[in-house]
Amino acid sequence: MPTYQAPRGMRDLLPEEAAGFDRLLSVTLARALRYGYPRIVTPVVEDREVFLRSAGETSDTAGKEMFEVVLHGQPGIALRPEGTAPVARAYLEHGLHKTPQPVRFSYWEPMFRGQRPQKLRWRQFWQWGLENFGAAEPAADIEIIEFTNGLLADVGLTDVELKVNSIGDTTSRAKVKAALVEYFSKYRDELDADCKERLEGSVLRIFDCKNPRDREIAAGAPKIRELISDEDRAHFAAVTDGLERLGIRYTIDDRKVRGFDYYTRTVFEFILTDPEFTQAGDISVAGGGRYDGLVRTMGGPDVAGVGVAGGVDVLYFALKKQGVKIDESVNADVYVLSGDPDDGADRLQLATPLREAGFRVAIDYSKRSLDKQLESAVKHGAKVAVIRGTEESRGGKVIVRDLVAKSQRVTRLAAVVVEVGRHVPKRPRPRLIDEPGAAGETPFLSDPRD
RNA sequence: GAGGCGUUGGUGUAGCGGUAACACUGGAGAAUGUGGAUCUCCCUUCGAGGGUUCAACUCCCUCACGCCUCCCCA
Repeated sequence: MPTYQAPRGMRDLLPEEAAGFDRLLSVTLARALRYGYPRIVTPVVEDREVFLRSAGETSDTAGKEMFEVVLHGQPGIALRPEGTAPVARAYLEHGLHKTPQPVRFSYWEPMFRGQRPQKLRWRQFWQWGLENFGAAEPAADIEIIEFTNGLLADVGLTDVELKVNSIGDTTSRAKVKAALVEYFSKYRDELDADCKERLEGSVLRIFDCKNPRDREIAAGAPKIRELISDEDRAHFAAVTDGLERLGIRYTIDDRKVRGFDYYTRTVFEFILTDPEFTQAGDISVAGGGRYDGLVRTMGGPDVAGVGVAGGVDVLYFALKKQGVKIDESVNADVYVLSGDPDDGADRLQLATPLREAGFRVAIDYSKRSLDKQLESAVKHGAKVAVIRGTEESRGGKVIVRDLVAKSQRVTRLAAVVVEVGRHVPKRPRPRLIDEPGAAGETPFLSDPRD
């Protein structure tokens, strides 16, 4: 047993899992781009005030779980616990509120929390997210939700349901909170200690209390949607209408609130429905909402905003649980072997054109018997062995052996790429720039009628 | 952050106050010199450190890590 362990709440993504994450990353960010949400990358740490300020009244609790960093004895910065505040900070810092609105971003980053770990709750975890600044229209809310719905469907997550609610704009929320404080104050002595505290801070979150008596009390509370303004209700109606138009199934959850004060109006969550996940309360795989007051809270102008964030680890786990197949193949498809124990450089030379052609090629560096090398190639998951240094492979020839079909063929060196290509796929080869003439770059044909 | 339960080779497990067992996996070698078969052997001192004891993996303490309930959940 190694003496060193990963820090508490953190873990390694071994190659297969990392490959799975990469798949999800590609799918997510490509979709984001299709929706017009380019990726933004912000630092892994921020001034802690960025998070405390955006957190609003719940800052004491948010601060408690913050993963703070001390550099050269100086505190003041924290590993980011979420993605929205840093993106808002970047939006302001770069004056993007002065550029054409709305401004849209996507992100995919590790996040950190100083909480005690539990299953699916690590101190370092990954989140993808979308942020949209400058659009107050309900269509932006709908787009964000539709994106998420489409993404989850795209990756194959079916055991999930969408819950939406509206908690009113900044003005309405003062009334909402006042009404709720008034209601819950009547039961002050019956609420358990934890929930009593919420009376002072974020009243809305009393709806999240687990204590049975608290839930009874909460059930009798005034409905949030009856307390918000007509404008709020109209906005929410537009959102739900839009969801219906798009054929997105949802349920309205009157008690759905979010943990953060900066949310306004629309809030939503995509919740896992598999019984395994619902035992200890809802586990959401993505959630978000509107945060019209956030940018101003952070010292900027009054800019509307709406966004979503999703837990990658939760999504990955849920997909596995559901039996969704993710291509996590990391093995070399081709293995280069040799019967000549001292031809290391020749093996490399043989591998190079195959690698350039796009095959995944690994080399057996050893002097072991061909027998052992073949066995090793199979154990490494290779589908094809390219063998040199044997009787048959003299005079510029090699053997290309299909390890699955257990058949082989002696090939000229010049034809080895073609022969290997008959058995294993070439992998897409990323480039710094797309090939010219690719679809989308072809100019419109001129039309004489124009 | 609170309470609880755990931590035995790569994985999953057994075990007991006297110096560790099983399955699979893995490594080396043998023999075939184009393969996952067979044979032999190997990889563990039981999370880390300390204590009690003639003697601890087995008892106690501390720490680390994991899981559960709670808190929290951006």
